[in-house]
Amino acid sequence: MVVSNHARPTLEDVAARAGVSRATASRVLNASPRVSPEALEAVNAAVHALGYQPNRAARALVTRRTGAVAVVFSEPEPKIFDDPHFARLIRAGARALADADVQMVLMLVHSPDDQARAHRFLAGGHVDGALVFAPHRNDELVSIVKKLPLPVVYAGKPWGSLRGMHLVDNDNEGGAVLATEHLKSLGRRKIVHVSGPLDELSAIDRLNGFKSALSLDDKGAARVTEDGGFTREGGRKAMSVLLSRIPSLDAVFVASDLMAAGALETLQEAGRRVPEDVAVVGFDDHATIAEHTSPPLTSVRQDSDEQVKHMVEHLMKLLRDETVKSKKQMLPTVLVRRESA
Amino acid sequence: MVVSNHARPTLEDVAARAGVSRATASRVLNASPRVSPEALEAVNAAVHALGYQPNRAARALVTRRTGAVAVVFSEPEPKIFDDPHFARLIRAGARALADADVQMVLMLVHSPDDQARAHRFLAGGHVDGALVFAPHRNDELVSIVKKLPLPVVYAGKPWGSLRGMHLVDNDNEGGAVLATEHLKSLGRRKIVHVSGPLDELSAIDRLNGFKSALSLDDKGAARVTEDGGFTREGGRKAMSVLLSRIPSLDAVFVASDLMAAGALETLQEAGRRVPEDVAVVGFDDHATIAEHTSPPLTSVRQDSDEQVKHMVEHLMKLLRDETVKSKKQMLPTVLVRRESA
DNA sequence: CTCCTCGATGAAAACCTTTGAGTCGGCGGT
DNA sequence: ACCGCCGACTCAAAGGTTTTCATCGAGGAG
Repeated sequence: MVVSNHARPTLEDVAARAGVSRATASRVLNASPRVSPEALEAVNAAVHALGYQPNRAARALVTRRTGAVAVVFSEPEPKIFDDPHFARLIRAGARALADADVQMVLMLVHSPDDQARAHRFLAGGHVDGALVFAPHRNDELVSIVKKLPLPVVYAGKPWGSLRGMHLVDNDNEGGAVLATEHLKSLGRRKIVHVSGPLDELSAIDRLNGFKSALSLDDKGAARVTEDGGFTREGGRKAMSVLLSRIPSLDAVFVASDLMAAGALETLQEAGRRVPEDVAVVGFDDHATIAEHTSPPLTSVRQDSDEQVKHMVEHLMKLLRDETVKSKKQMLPTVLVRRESA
Repeated sequence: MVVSNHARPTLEDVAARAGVSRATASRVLNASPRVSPEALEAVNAAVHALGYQPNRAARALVTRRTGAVAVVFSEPEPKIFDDPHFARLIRAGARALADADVQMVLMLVHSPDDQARAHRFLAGGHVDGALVFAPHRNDELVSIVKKLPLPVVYAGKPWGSLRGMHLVDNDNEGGAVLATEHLKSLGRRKIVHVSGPLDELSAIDRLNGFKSALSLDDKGAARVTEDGGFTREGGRKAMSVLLSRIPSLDAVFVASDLMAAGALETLQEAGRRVPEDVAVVGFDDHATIAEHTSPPLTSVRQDSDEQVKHMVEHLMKLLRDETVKSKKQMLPTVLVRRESA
C-alpha cells in the first residue's frame, strides 16, 4: 500500500483509523450527541494521531457557512487611520474573533471604488456576517450594506434610520452629562465645549449631553461650543476661538482626548492655569494621551475593547440564530478623575 | 416550475442561460484561451445579467487554493500596537491584498497561546501564504513558521538564519549612514546615537550604520550610544544619559522619530538650542511626528507602504510559482531635510 | 473522396465534508 | 413469540467548481 506522504489527512483517513464510518467521525467533530463513548474516544484519538484538520472549503461548501467574518472600516479620510483608536479596535476585533474561532477578513473602505468592491465581496457570500465601523454622516456604504441579506453589527449608531439594525454603542450622551455635571459640581459657571465634527453621531451625542446638562437651547449652545474636528490642531483652534469669544470661561468639556491635548496647549499659551483657572475634561480616556498631558487629563472612559467584544458576541448570536433580547446595546461610560478637573 | 427566488446563481445557471456547458462557462471565467468568441460573449453576458459570483468554497475545494493570505504580526508587547506605524502597515496590507483580489486574514500574536493558534491555523491549509512581521530576537513564531510548507514573505530580517527565506527589508544601515554623514557634513564633531532596543534587527542595523559612518569600534560606540527602546519616554531618558556623559555633544542621530520627539524635549529642557547647539536627525519620517515637532525633524524616510506593496507582490509571485530573481529585497532610504539638522 | 489534424465543446470525475434516510440489533411491553 | 421503538451507526447524495478525457465537426492534405 502506497502511503501518500505529504497529503493532509481527510476525514476518511480519520474514520478508517478509528474503525468507524465517515459519518460517525463527522458527528464526533461536530459534537453531535448521537455517538457512543467508544466511537468518540476512537475518533478523537485518530484525529490527534493524524493531526487532522477539517478542510474549511469542503465544510463551507456543504454547510453554506464560511467561518469568516468581515470587519469593515469605512472612512473617507484615510489619514484618520493613524489614529491609535483604530489600532485598538482592530486589535480587539482580532482577539475576539480569534477566540470565537472565526476568520477575520479586514476591509478598509476609503473610495467609491472600495465601496463597490466591498459590496461585491459582502454580497458574494464570502463571509457569514460583518462588523461595520462607519461613523460618518450619510455614508453610502451603510445604505449598501443595509440592503444585503447579511447579519451585520454596527459600531455606534450609523447615520439614518436605525430600524432593525443591530448595534453596540457607547453612551456618549451619558458620558457628556457626566463630564459636564462634574464641572458644575466643581463650582464652574462658564463652561464651554469643544465638539467633534458634527457629521459624526458620536460627536452629536456628546454635544447633546453637554446641552442637556446645562439646559441649553440651540441658540445658547451655539455661543459656547466650537467644532474641533476630532484633531489635535482642531482642538487648539477651537479653544482659541472660545477663549476670544468668552474670555471669562472657567471650564471646558472637550469631546476627545486628542483635541483636549491641543486645547491644553492653547490654554497654557494664553496663560491660563489648568485646573486652577480653567478645568478641562476630555473624552475617550485614551491611555497614551490622557496620562501624558500636563496636567494629566480627567476624561470620560469608553472601553473600545469591550465594545468590540460585545459586537462580536452579538454577531455570533445572530449567526447561531439565537434570539437576541435587544438589537441595540448601550455601553456605560465612567468619569476618570486625574488632575485637569 | 418553482423558481427559488433568493438562491445565488451557480455556474450551472450561467451556463444554461448562455447556452453552453458548465465546462465552457468555467473556462471563460478562468480566461482559458480555448474558447470561441461567441461563447465568451454569451457567458459574460449571462454572468452580468445574473450577477453571478463564483462560490469561493467550491473553487477552493477543487483547486486547493483558498484565495486568502494571512498577515501575521508577532509582538510580545501588545501595547506597541498603539504605534501608528502598525496602523500604516495594516492599511497598506489591506490595500495591496485587496488589489490582488485576495482575502486578508489578520492574525495578532502576543502570547504562546496565540502562537499555538497561529501554528494550527497556518498548518491547517486555510491560507495560501503569509506575510510575517516579527521583528524581535529569537521569536518562537519564526521557527514555527519556517517549518511550515507555506510560502512566506517576511518584513525585515527575522532573527536567525536567513537561508531560503523571502523578505523585504528597508536599508536601515544605509539610512543610518546617510543620517550620520549628513551630521558630519554640517561640521559636527561630537555625534551621539540614541538606538532602538537591541533585540530588534532594524535597531542593530541602524546602530551599525552609525558606527561605520564614524569608523567606531564596539568600545568607542558604547560610549556614545544609548538604548531608547523605540519609545518616546525612552528617547527622553537616553538623551539625558548622553547629555550627562558627553556634555559637549553637538549632534545626535536618533533611531526613530518617536524617540527623537522625546530627545528634543530633553534637549530643550536642558537649554540646548536645536539645531544651533545640537543637530538632530530622526528615522522613519513619520508624517504625524516629524512634521509637528519643534523644530520640524530632519529624518530618514522609509516607506512602509512601499515595503508592504513589495511584500505582497513577492508573495503573489511565489503563489504563481514564478521564479523570483532574488529572495531578498532591499528598499532604499532617503534623507528628508527639515529644520532640526 | 478519404483520412488526419486541430480547435471548441461537453460529460463526468474529483475535491471533502455534512446530513437525511435507511439499517441493524437489542429491549421492554403485551 | 411478536411488535414497536430507540439508539448507534452506515450509505449515499448533495454542495459548486475545475479539469481531464473524449467527442464532434470543419477544413486541409493526399
